Amino acid sequence: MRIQVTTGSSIPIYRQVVDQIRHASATGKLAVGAPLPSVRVLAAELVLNPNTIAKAYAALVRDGVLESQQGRGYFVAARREIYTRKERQRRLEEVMDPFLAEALTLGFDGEQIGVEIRKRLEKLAPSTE
Amino acid sequence: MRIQVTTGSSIPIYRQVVDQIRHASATGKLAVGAPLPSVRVLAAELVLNPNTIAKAYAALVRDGVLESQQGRGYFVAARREIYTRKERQRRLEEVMDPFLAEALTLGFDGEQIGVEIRKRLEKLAPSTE
Amino acid sequence: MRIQVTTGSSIPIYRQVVDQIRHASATGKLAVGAPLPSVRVLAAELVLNPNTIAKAYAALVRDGVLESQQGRGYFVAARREIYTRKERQRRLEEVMDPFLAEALTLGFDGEQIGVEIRKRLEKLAPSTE
Amino acid sequence: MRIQVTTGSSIPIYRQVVDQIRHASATGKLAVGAPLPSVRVLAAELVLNPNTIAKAYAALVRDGVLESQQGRGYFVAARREIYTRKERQRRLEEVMDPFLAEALTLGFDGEQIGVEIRKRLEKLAPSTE
DNA sequence: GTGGTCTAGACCACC
DNA sequence: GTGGTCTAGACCACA
Repeated sequence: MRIQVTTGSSIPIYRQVVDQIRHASATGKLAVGAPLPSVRVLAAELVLNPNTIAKAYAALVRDGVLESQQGRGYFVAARREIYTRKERQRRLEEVMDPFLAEALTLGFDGEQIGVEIRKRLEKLAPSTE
Repeated sequence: MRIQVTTGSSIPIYRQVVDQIRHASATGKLAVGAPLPSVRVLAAELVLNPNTIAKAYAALVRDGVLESQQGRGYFVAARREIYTRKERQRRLEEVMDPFLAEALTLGFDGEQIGVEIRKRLEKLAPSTE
Repeated sequence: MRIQVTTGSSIPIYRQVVDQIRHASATGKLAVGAPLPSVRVLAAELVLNPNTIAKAYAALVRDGVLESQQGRGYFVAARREIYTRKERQRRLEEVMDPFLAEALTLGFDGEQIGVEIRKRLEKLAPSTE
Repeated sequence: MRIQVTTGSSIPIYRQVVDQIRHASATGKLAVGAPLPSVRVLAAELVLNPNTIAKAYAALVRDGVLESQQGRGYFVAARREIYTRKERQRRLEEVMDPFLAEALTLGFDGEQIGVEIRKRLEKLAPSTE
């Protein structure tokens, strides 16, 4: 998989990395057990500090998306239910509100937002949906 | 209009204020030309630092949502289309991707995300949708 | 509360901080909503790099023990069920195995380990147990 | 004795080997003077790098669990009390605190922790306890 | 070679 | 003042 970051964005670089890997994992682009580029390699490729990549990978480990194996590397973890229903709802709302505020400000209404989301998901995972 | 802020949230207070005013303006709850509470009054009402309100108002002025009239206060600006269609699309995707990455990782699918968004929007603006 | 770290230990410093705050929170020594020392203050107090404290606090936030409020500081979060039953079991076993291996090597048997744990818990939270 | 390692675990492979041999020695499953499989044989059996086994054996020799006899192999050493009562206690607490912090945060109380430990020990060594 | 921890120091956002 | 991100560079543990 190719990871791309834009340095000027308001979204922190490590979050961009996290989001892309999450996406690839959630949509099956990254299969369970698949190895990820090493911290140093990915850092060199994206011209970033290794610590930034390490932070992104660590965040993915704590959310159960990746597993680390000392001295071997990072791998895609088996998908499992980590959070309770309530906690999942809570976390969804936490990220939904800023998103909706921005979307509404841009002039999209509920209907259009739904359409855009469906389009985006199809584009990213044509085989899955 | 009533503005509400929750201090414990991950969303900065000034952003909460900005988002709610934007939303009210976008949905017509705040008519063009309507006056807003003064910085001091709103700060006192919400028990916040006046600087926080001032910052929110300044951000709204910068984005063309409000206008300030020296010595009189802040007013809802005439709604203008600031962004091109393409730019709006780009901005939407920029905030949509992190949101989708989180939602998918939490185990929600496109269908469920749509449902949750509709629920949330109804809760925020029951009369508008 | 007083936090103490020993620099020579095999347990990483940031983990020592995490463990002590977790403990204090779980046993009620740190009440819900209570503020924690700021990253810089605690770092200065313990003669550590602020990043190390920040890492510890960030770990506690992601596990729902603390909440951060931009520009204000860190606070003890309301206790809530974050993980599913299965995930809790999984995480418990993950930390239990190394502990048991060490305890058995030291010559303690199951009975004695139970006794020691009870003693330790009473010592740390006499009012709760 | 049969040694088993799981490569995906958070516990380093060499530690898994160390822990299992320690445990077998502590519980008498491995009698004093009993020979261990050679580094190469065990490495082949477990499909591991011989360095990993060598490291485990070296750690066990350093801790007095095994003895190496040049050209003959490794043997279970006579059990000696290496640590004073106080030192054992100190070492136990050092590993107990992180374990307890995690368990308490996960919502387990002293009673439940005891139960889980007993369950785990029975699973590991059903005949011994 | 891999990941994990820690330091020092910079710059930004928020209150 | 607070937290959040990023860089540069060091040292250690593991395979």
